[in-house]
Amino acid sequence: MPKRRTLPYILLGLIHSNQQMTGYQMMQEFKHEISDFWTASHSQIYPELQRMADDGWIRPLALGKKVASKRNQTYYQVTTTGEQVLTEWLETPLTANDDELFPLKLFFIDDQNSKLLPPLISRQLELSTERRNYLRHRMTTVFPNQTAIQAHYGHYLTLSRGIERESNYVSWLKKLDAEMKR
Amino acid sequence: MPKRRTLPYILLGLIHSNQQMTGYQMMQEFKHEISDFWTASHSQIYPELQRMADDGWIRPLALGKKVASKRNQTYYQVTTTGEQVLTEWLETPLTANDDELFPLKLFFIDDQNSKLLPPLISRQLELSTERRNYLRHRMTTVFPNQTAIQAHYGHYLTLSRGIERESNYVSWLKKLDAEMKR
DNA sequence: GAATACATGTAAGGGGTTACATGATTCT
DNA sequence: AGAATCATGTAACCCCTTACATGTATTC
Repeated sequence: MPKRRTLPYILLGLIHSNQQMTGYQMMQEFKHEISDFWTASHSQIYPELQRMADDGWIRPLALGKKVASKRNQTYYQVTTTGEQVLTEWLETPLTANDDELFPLKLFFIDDQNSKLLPPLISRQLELSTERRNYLRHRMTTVFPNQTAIQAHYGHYLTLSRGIERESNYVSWLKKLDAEMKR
Repeated sequence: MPKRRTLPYILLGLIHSNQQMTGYQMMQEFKHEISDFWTASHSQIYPELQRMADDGWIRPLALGKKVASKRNQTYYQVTTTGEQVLTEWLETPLTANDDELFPLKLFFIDDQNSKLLPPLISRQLELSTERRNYLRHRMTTVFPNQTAIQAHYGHYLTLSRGIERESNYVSWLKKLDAEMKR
């Protein structure tokens, strides 16, 4: 479910990871790599870029003063203010309502040795573990016996799947968390 | 990402599974069981129920002609029209853009022997397999060597996680699909 | 020369959240 | 008696999608 004001941070992260980008290029990213966790159309991206430029997070480049190309494309670069804003966002700890931001934030940490990586992962591990435990608890209370399962079989399956999914997530995060500490 | 006109089907499914429900009770459901795949606030639910009643999908009940209780609560029941609409929705095959509806539809199939169950599961298995294969392909093209991984380590991790997640989903669906055919 | 992709901009409308509002019931 | 919960309704606002719109560059 889309959270408020997430798009500008994604655009910031994209530009930062690629040094400089046009709105069109960002639009392409949403079709490939980011599509798993977020989508955005060009009609959303262009106004947002304007706003971010007004706020001083990014700066439009003149493309070598428009000598080499007549294209009406605008490249953007992240300003120092923008870098601070991005880092602050990445540093903000995830909460239980927030945790769908995990893959998004992870996506924008390019350096394997970044100090942002270990806390991000261990926090998500905490949240996923909590969630898995909660789902397990729900299972015992909502479906205490075979009769309950037969009365709402589809519900039972979705809960089973939830536990399976979250367990798999916890395993993956644990492995990664251990690797980080090495 | 919220698709158009999904809430009314969820409400329809909820009322149908529980025979009769009030808006308040539906609101509670969104806090517990359904929260994994969908959320809705009361300010969204009540107007939607009005509209569904206008469309003849559901029917308000007078609560035994309001003798036993002075509570200003309204119970709703699914009409025959509503049942048809719900079944049609459940029967509509999932597409690649649609497939987040899978757990939702699954949730509302109460009967283990429902004819709706096998096609729903086998279709989702198809879609998840496609998705897993696509992600694997992306991995080989985007990260052909160790250098590429080091340049965008976070991106590499999200893609790894995507493959892991989807593989786990495929395994779960395969097992269930096999059980269905027994 | 025509079609497709590149590249950006804006307007209308839908769905959802937050906040404002009101009254009844139950619990302590 | 006061607080918390039950129970519903409505208005403002935000984000996003779909559609309308325009012009350039590349490809066949």
